[in-house]
Amino acid sequence: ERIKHEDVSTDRHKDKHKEKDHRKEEVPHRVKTEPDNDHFYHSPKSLKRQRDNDETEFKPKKIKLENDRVDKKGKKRKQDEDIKPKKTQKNKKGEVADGKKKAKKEPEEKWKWWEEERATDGSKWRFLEHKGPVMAAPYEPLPSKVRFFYDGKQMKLAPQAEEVATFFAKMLDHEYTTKDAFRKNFFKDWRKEMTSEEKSKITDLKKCNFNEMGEYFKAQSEARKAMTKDDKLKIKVENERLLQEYGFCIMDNHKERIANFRIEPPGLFRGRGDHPKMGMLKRRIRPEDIIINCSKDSKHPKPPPGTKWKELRHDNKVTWLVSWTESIQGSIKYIMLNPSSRIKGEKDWQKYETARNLKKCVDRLRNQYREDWKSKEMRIRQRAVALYFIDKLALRAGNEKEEGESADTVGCCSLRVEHINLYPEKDGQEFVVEFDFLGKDSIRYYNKVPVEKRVRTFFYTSILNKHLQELMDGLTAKVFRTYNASITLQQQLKELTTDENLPAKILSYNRANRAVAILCNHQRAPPKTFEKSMQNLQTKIDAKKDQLSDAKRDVKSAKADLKVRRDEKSKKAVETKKKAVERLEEQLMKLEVQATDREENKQIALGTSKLNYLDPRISVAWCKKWGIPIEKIYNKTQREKFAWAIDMAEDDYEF
DNA sequence: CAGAGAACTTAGGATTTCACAT
DNA sequence: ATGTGAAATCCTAAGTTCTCTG
Repeated sequence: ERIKHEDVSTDRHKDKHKEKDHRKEEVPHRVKTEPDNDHFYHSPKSLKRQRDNDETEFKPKKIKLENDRVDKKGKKRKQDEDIKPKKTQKNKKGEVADGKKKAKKEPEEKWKWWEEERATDGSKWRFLEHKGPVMAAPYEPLPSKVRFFYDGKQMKLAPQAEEVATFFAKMLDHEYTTKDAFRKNFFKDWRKEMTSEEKSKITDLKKCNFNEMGEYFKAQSEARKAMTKDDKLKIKVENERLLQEYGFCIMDNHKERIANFRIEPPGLFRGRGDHPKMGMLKRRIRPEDIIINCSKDSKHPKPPPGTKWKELRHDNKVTWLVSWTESIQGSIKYIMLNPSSRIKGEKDWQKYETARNLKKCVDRLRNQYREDWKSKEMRIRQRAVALYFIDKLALRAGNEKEEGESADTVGCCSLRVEHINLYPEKDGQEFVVEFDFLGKDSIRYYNKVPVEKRVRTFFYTSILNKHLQELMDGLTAKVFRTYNASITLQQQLKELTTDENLPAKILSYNRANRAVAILCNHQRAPPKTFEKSMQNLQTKIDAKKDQLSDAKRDVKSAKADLKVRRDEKSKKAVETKKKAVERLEEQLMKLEVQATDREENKQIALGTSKLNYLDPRISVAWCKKWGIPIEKIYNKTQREKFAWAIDMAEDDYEF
């Protein structure tokens, strides 16, 4: 049962926890009049994040900021300039027309698209040319020495069925292949690929022996690893050639990198979590399945000889170059541009500007939803509670999903009774809500959080988003995640960064990043090698400590020497030894910081928030402020993605 | 004007590459 | 040179939001 009507959950729950007097208390019962800022956000796991920057401080600050802006106007204020009125900007530049087929060969050193006007008519591009996708390599039948057995007897499979069998064989030592659903789905789809003869013989998966196939592929991958340098180089060169040929497109006079220019190869579907479709055959995509999107006046990509595209389209209202319909869910897959591209970058920039707009009105919204808790209309109350959790806990919206089509996961608006427990009192706190559910990618969300009211209800995302849109232009549920993530990073950096050495600062940054990852529940499986790598690090640390104490002893004896001899040489020796101690101390410190960082990061994934939720300008400003090379924070790919931010943010950037 | 389908962002794990120690 | 572990990159699934259509 879904929690969409207030009564259900609470009533049951109340019985369980036999409270009586709160019972009638149907609407918000504020624990505090003031929002409890100390733990306004409530991260899953234990990390606590203080908010120094609460409302009381916030308002004056805002005013000050306003003044700052005025003062700086004219000097430099690029960074505060927002993208916003996309609609109001006019193309005054008289842009060079599109049709220029031959855009410059080289992506003329670092194009600063963020300094250009943006289209105002909803079109995504004016000119688009590309070479189409790279098709998956055709199936190569197994050498005849590799046999398949059915019910103990060798059996030669026709290529169609054989190919699908190899998909299974390649996964033999994965636990997937032991799962019922996986086997059932696989077998069903496999049989569809069989000749009628094969179909009549092969009726039981348990009687299939794929071992020789499995061994063969293992041997192959061993062989690949053992290839000579030369052969490896050849492959590398070939990949590079493919990248050069297919990995770029020309969009509006600029050569841009394509994200995924290869068609997904066929294989067995591996969903995440308990996916009802695991094991199904993801079929091979043929040119006849593929829709190409490009400019009418561009050089159109050619389908492989003897084939045709499904369709050639010229739609500049969309950003994709290639699409096809995938065979598992029937959803559409796309080939699109790299994050470093203008088209992605602009959108990303805009996302953060929307989040900054939210910052301006978040107080109002928070007050409003607190008010709405008291509404006599159930829907309003539901909406307000949903929004409260989305804001406070950075939950995802939680759209409807069709049952049985995918793993059973939920978000804020699709939570069901079984996902929460309500405690009128727990550990000395009133109104504690315990969340325990599987979210996106079947990652568990577990959190216990004291709330300001008795909670009961949830809501539909479409209605919620409609409401949000009325509150602020461009506001949707996910903007809260972006906003809370970014503002948290900014606050945490302010709070944690100390004037210490570089490694300590980096640790502070990672800790701030970690606070966000915890808020957003970005988890990872601890690396398989985690324990070992911690041990290795510890060994290094111990070794370093030994070296250090040796070095210190050396200093002592050198000093003693100096006392006796009192000559220049001894003096020098003392200095040298002291230097050595310092060096070792620094190395030791680095190692220890590294160990701390790694330990704290055991099950936390920083990448997702860094890439998708944190306004990069905050990080850039922080680097500038503390004299930290940006390379310490962003690797090459990340620097490409965030080139706009790196170029425009100054050290005083305020999210 | 709701619901379905299309478009686009976000996500963790697998695979590959790289840097460094031996 | 080679092996090893960490970092980078790839892969594509799984979300959210937007848009179109009956």
